[in-house]
Amino acid sequence: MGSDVDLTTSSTRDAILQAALQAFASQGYAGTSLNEIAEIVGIRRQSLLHHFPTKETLYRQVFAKRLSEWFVDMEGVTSDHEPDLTPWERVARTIATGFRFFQENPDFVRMVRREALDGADHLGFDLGTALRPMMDRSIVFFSREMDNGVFRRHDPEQLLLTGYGALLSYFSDLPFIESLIGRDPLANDELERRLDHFQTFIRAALTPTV
Amino acid sequence: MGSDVDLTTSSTRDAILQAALQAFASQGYAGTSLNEIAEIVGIRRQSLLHHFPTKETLYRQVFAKRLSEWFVDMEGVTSDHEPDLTPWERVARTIATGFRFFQENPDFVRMVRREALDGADHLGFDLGTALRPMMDRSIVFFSREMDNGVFRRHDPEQLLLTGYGALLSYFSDLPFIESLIGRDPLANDELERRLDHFQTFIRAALTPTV
DNA sequence: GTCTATAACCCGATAGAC
DNA sequence: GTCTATCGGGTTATAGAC
Repeated sequence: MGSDVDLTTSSTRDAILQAALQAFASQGYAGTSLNEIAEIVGIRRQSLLHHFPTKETLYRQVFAKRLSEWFVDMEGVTSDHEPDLTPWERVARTIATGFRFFQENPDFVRMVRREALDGADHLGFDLGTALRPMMDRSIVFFSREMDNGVFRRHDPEQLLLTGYGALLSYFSDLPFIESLIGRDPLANDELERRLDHFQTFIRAALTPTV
Repeated sequence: MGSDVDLTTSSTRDAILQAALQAFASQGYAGTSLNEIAEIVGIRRQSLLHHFPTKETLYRQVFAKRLSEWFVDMEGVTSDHEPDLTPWERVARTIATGFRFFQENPDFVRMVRREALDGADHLGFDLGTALRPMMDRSIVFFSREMDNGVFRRHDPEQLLLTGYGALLSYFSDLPFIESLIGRDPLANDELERRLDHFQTFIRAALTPTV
């Protein structure tokens, strides 16, 4: 806040970032050419390289932007600033927050999946290592509540892997799922059905037997 | 049984198929060059093109081979030739069969994931459409058992999407998961832990409340 | 069945004009 | 900030010798 922003220059930059996000998400790093991105933006490839010196630089900035947004989102709901929530409310809220972010950023989800699939080469850091603290905190949470008898006992780490896979796949495999169910997975009623099922399903597995 | 096999000629072909499987799985279609595959086999790229006229032809044959094996595996366990199994035994057996196949063919799983991610371009057919009959049969099965009160009621289609995502992700995202949990996901004890959790978890969610 | 040679194309990246 | 021109390297694919 303070100085003005040069809208002309920054809009070209943003246009590049947006076009790159879409291209990298749907075609991957190797499958995307700078020519293609430049053509979408309406400039030459050499002009694109003036804004981002290398393809890898562009890729990292595209990814880093959404990743930090996602972290902020998840930190907000994971932190303890609402101490009077029940354990299940915390889980449901975390699921919903992640779900909504994925819903609004399916291209980012596909990039995450590609990173997980490739083994993180193009990126400057290891995604798994970056997410590990979040994982560890969640394990502590589930272990405690299982000890308390609030949740049914499962292997907390495996539980998180299961949730991760089930949640991410719906958004990362959009074209596949669309042809599998014959409907648009991002339609509003379809999204509500998905979120509702997922929360109900997880809750059913976590509710202790009486 | 029957005629002999020309080991010399077929072994080169098989070596190409094997090298291609590994390369396509770990680097994707666009990220893999025929030069690279030829180098692994120990021949020139032009010699490779004598066996498979185009890159796409090679890719399709690599994929089709494992896909049909997988179909045979799943048909065997899905069909009704063991009518005295309980519904849960059928589910558990299906999960275990898919799990073991994925365990022994992680490269195929990664190719499946890439196909689901890309939207099936390089392949000659649509993967989702091909799997739909299997999906529909499973929906019928779950609907019936839920009606019978044997399983807790969930949306059968969503249930299958959840299972698909959770099961596939463990094997498709191997490098990511390895750095996330800090252990080898394909180690024997790790695999048993995963299968055991997954079956227990699904069963917990499917068991009706008393 | 494998090789050399070559065609035709696309890629990322750099240098320099305006 | 965008452009043209060019470099060096990669790709798939074809033709033909052995």
